[in-house]
Amino acid sequence: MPPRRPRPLPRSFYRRDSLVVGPELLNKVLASGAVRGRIVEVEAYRGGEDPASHAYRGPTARNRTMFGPPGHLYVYFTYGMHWCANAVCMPEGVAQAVLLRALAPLEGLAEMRAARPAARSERDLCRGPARLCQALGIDRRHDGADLVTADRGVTVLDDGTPPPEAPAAGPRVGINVAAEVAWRWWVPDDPHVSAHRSGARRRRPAGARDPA
DNA sequence: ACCGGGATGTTCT
DNA sequence: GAACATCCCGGTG
Repeated sequence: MPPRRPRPLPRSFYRRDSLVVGPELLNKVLASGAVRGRIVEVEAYRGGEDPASHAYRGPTARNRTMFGPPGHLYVYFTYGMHWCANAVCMPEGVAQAVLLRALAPLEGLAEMRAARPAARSERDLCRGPARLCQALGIDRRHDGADLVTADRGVTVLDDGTPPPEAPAAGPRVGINVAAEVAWRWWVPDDPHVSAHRSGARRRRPAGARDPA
C-alpha cells in the first residue's frame, strides 16, 4: 500500500550528481508500460573523472546519450548479446549516469517470465542489469528515451516509498579500474540484489596456451 | 552454494 | 586483436 499514487520523478531529480541520484533511486519503481519492478541495486558512473565510465574518453556514437540532458535512458549493448540501462544525470554536457542493476518484480510477472525463459525463479527475473532489461523489453529502441515524459513507455515512478535510511554500499561489479570506490548501492538484505562475483574474472585470450 | 568456461558482436587500440 | 558496466549452463561440494 503505497502512500500515494505513483508519478514520474521530475527532471530536477536527475539534474544532480550521480553519487546523490544513485542511492536516491533505491526503492523507486522502474516501469515499462505495465511491467514494473522496484529498484533495489544501482551503480554510479561519472564521465570524465571515472576511468570505468563509457564517457571517460569523451563523446562517441555509442555514449552520446550520457552527454545529453538528464532524465533520459542510456542503453548500451555489451558482451555481444546484452542490453543494460542507465538513468542519465547532471545537465547536458556532463556525462554522468546511474546503472540500474536489479529490480524486485512488482507487476507484469507473467510477461517477465515469458521474456526470460531462462529464469528459474521469480528471484532471477530482474537480478542483474541485462536481466532486468530483458524482463522489461528494454533494448536499442530505448536509448535516449525520456523517463520524465515516458515518451517510449519507460519511466521511473515515485510511489512514496522512501530510499533506505542506510543503503548498503560497495565496489562496482564487473569493472577492472576504479575498483576502490564504493559507488554501488543496494537495499540491505533484499534477495533480488545481484550476486557480487568476487575478483575480476579475466578471460584468457582465445589463443593463449596454458603454461606448460 | 560456488566456480569455470563459452557465447556473441560492437568498440576501441 | 583485445576488452567488454554479462548471463547461462554444467560441474563440483
